[in-house]
Amino acid sequence: MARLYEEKKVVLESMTREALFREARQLLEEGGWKGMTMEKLANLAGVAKGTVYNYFKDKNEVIYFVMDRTLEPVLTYIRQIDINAENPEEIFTRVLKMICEGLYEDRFLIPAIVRAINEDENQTPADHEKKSISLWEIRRFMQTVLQKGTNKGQFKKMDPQTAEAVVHACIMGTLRELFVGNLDLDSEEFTKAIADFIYFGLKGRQSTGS
Amino acid sequence: MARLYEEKKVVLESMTREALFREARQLLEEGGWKGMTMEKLANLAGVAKGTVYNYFKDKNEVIYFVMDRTLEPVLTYIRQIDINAENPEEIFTRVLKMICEGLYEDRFLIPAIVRAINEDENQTPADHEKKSISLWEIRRFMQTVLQKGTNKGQFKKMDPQTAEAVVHACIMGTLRELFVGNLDLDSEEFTKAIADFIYFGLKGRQSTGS
Amino acid sequence: MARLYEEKKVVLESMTREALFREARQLLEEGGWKGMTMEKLANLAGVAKGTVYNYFKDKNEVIYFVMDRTLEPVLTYIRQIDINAENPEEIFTRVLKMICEGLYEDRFLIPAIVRAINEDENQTPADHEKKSISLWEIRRFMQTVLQKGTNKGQFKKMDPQTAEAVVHACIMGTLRELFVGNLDLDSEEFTKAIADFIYFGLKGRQSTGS
Amino acid sequence: MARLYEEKKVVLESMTREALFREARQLLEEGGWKGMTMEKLANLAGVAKGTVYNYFKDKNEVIYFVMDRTLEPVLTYIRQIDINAENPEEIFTRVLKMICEGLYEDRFLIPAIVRAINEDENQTPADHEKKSISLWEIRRFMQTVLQKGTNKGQFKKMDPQTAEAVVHACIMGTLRELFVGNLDLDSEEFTKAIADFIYFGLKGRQSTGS
DNA sequence: AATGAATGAGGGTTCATTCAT
DNA sequence: TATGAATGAACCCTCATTCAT
Repeated sequence: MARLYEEKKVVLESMTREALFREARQLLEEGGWKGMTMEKLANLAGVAKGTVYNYFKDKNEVIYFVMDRTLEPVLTYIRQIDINAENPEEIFTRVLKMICEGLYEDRFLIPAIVRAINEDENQTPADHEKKSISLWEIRRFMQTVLQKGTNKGQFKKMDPQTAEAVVHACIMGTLRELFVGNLDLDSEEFTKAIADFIYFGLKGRQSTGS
Repeated sequence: MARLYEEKKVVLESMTREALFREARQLLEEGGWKGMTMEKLANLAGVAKGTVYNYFKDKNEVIYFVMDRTLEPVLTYIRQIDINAENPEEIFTRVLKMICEGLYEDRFLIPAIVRAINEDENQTPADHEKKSISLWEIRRFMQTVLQKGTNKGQFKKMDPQTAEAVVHACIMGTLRELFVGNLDLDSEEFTKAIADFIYFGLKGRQSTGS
Repeated sequence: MARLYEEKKVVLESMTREALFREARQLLEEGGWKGMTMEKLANLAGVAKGTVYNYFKDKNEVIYFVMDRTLEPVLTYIRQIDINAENPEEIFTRVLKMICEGLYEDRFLIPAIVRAINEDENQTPADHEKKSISLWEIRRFMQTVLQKGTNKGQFKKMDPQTAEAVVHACIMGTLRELFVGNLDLDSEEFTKAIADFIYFGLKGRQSTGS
Repeated sequence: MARLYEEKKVVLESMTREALFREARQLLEEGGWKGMTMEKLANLAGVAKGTVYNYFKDKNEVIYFVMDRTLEPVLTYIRQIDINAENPEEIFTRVLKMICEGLYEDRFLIPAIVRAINEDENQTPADHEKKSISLWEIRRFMQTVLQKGTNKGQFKKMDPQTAEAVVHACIMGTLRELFVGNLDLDSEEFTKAIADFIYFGLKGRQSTGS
């Protein structure tokens, strides 16, 4: 009865949300935090300004939504990994590869998001964690993997938190270099360069391919 | 005749510029890009708002000035190095150490500056180069050193531009992790962690100390 | 047949209206005109926003409804008074007491309502009369009582309309002083102070108690 | 030298401030708090929106400024009274008359201001005191006068704070009745009605004229 | 060179009301 | 009658920049 109506409604809502996501992404890629104004977003998504606020509490929530959506595939991936059963180094390699490839696709988006998060006044990690669960779940996962790998002697002795932070810095920063045009690599080259560096640094032997 | 007047003028100007630098730095550290408004800057420096525009074309130029000033010691240092006479790896090690230690002192300033640069609409490296000469001179220097070291077989085979970008990403990103509080290292720990990672990555042997 | 349905409907409607009254009152007390938003009201009353508009033409009507409901006891009381049979002064005293005591209970509500009425664009009394019948019926009643009392020589010669207005001003204004915290009296003190003042002013002899 | 320039500047500033005051007053009279928008104010005063914010921190400050300006004559008047040398009752009578006459002129403004103050979130008297010094200085003055008069037996025994509050309520409330059109008195009638009531209430003997 | 009042585009956000279902 | 997503006008406020003096 009202069933069809309900279904339609859900579809419509989802369409609006999707449109908002799509356009927010686009605007963030193009102009970063300042480039995405709620007005532009509404216009591009074809809704009134007020409607945006029916979907997102405020501008920050838009950003966090875009980020979570973007990280979703990685999140889904790591969630199905049995961290105790598998080899930490192998997990690390696979996830790293996935992250690099995924983020490469979004290389114009990520720096904008990072910047946007920075502009948020609530600067403490705890606050971020509340708002962008995905990012922190992924990072904690990587820390755990590094920890386990270190315990098994697969990685050199290093505080896993520091290690993860440096790895994270490496990936995000290099992404940013691509973004601003200081570097020009394709997805494969990027992934390989990151892996090479992360495993062996400047001096260690070359990794044996992607 | 007007000699003394000229001298006075130079001194006064220099004092104003210095005051502006000092306060801009302070404001950037405290509140980032958004925290530094031209009004606050003028008030703290003890001049009128309009006067700031006699010293800097716009807000961006203030940022670039702060950055250049901050990087000045490193710049001075590398300028006196004879890149052809000395051992590339040794140079790299020394400069890396200096950079790490210097930036650690400014760890609250750097992210603000990076953000500020990002907000500039002219995103091409060419534009940056025009505006923040120091940063690019340093980076180009490091590239050259890496190139030379690679040629000598001191570093593994890797495109020096990519290598430098990754190294840069590593340093700046880890700095940012310190800034946002995800990481808590003192200057020495930071410098060592960076060096360890940059030279040998996650798997290579530990470096033999700071 | 449809009788039961009709009855049910009436009951349900009345329940909704009651819930809306209750929550509107609460919201007005807590946050005044601005504190009561149609959304909050709907949520608290457990209906959809649009439903509120089935019960009330607009926000103003909600306010008027709350006011009328609040004044209902006084209205009921005065309606059963035979203004021609009883002593005007005695009536006045009794009703004044009732009003003071009643309004004291609602001292956090009344200022909000007064403000709300003020914000209505239709400022003429005629309009108010249409919307809040209770208030004007009470005020007209008081005017008549004062008129009769004045005719009997119980009150000093004074235009009854003016007299009533001043009395009204006195009560409502003092209530407001309680509300904003400039004054701190309990119900009895308030009632007595008002009566004392209204009967004898600053100089006349003290009234002989509540 | 720059003297003339300075003078001109002062004049111009004062002209802008004056224009802002005039138009703010007008807008408040016409439409109350909500009727006065910063945009309308700027347009009417012939300046840019931002300029208003060079003169007033925010909308509230505009209101407080208008209020203080409006109360200035009364304030000036009471400040030159030697409260210890003169007869309290006479002082009270004179000041009351002045207040009534002054406020009568502003009868369209006062309710708007009162409302505006109410809408301010900082509801405590202490906060008001900080912001609208005039009002509270006047009210404290009246309290003191009432206190002294009561001590001398000129007024009946009553807590001076309560007494002042009731008097205040009476004046402001009756003003409001004029404002909304429930009452129609000229200045003299208003002043006399208030005095009559305040001194002798409904029952006491009539005062002997203005 | 120094001043600082004026500018005004632009931003984020709110919320009473409408209307298709 | 109930729903609640959509609306969009309105609002307050910020701040980099200009320019007459």
